[in-house]
Amino acid sequence: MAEAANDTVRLLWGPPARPTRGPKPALSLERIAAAGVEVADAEGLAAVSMQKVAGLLDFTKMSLYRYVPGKAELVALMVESAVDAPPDAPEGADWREQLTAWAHHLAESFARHPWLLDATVGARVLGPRELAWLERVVAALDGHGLTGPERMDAAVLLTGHVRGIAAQSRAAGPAHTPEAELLAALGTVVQEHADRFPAVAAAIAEPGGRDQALEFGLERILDGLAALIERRATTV
Amino acid sequence: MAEAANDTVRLLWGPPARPTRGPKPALSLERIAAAGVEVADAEGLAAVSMQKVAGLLDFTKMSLYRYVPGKAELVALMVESAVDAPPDAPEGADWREQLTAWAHHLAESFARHPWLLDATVGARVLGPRELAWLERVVAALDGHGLTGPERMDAAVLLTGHVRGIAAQSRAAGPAHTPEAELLAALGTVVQEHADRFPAVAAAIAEPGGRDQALEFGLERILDGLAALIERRATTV
DNA sequence: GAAAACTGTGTCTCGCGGACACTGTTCGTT
DNA sequence: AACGAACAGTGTCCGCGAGACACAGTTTTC
Repeated sequence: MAEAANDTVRLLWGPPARPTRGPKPALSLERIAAAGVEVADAEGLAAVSMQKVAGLLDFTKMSLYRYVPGKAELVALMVESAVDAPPDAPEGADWREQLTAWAHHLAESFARHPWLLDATVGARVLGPRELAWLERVVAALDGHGLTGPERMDAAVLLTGHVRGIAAQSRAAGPAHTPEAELLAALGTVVQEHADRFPAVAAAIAEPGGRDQALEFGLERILDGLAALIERRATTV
Repeated sequence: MAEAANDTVRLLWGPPARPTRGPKPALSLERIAAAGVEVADAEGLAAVSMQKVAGLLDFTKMSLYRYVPGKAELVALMVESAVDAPPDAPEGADWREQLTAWAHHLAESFARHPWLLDATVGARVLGPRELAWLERVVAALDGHGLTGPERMDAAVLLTGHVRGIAAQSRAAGPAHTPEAELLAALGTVVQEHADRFPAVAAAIAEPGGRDQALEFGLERILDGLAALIERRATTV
């Protein structure tokens, strides 16, 4: 498993590894990753198999193993390929504006590639792109009196929120999708058992502009961070 | 798929469905779910297969299908079986104390059954236990000037944070586990590329009591909610 | 030119989820 | 008391998945 970690690190971070003797490789990591992304975008991460990805490139399954040690590494490459480079921090923006823009951009990435939610659960090696997103958050919070671990914790907090929102809006999805069915089924269940779950039933029944969830949580988090920053500034 | 949703709802919410004619069932949903949980606790969710669960009960794989329509439903039952009932709200506790206790209890559930993280991604039907956790949050925020959707958003925010923390602490895991290897590999990578990720490198290098991440994010969220509640109280 | 190194392929194994037909058991009906 | 319907558990089968391995063809280096 330590081997697997090293393999992944080499694939994501290593040099292109050029000089070789045999026949020229007909494929490339980029093309393979792109094909995987194509499958995942169209049919979800579960539909990504070596066979399907190879088929899309008009190769056999086993030829992919000349480029990629296994499926886990393929998925890691797909993630790096699908994640956009993080937006540059606007020059004059304060930390709060930077983090707001950051969160919205990240949410857009998840919306464009919903399978990223499934592909980024659990412990894994971060690629350069993913790490760049983390870097932006930590950098935005530099110099405001937070300790290093606190800045990292804040990044985890923000990432977790965007993920949660992405999961929720994927579930809500376009109407008539299987996912929307599930959500509807849940609504029915809650209403049928309103006596056992009065608070949820009441909250659901109450009308109100939806799709504010990202903004709502983000504002709460940023308010909380602002309070901490202010406290640190005055007590130092 | 709508069928599948209904099946799951019936399994999780439906009555025990007793009166029958043929031979007595030798198994029960409870025993099956417990066996699944046992496998998942020991070897992870990926190791849960019909074969293994059935073998643990000294039955054949196919006999499980008499009780459970498919693997997805088995996992849903496992989740409901593994999730504790949410703690009762202490009588005199204000919303902030309630939510703090709630978050810690939920984090303990994730720590006890790390595979819950994998089992609760994506759209799915919530069971009674899971819904009860949601109910506690929404109920704790009742009567503080928040709209229904806002209370739901707050619940999503808190849940997302606890999930994020659980994922992180699972990755940190006990030393010498494969997961810990990955984390170590990431640290190495960051140091090697410190020029491209200076903020992260600095934040990691800086010492500081770890394992405060849950508390840190929770305090920020609750501070943010408190600010909103206060604002609502004064402007009404 | 020959050998070494490499690419892509075909074949094989194993484990998985699930369909289906079958035997055996139990209960409601007559 | 006997019969048939409804149900429980089993064995066999299929398709699909990841991956191991041996092989044939191609390119480079000596």
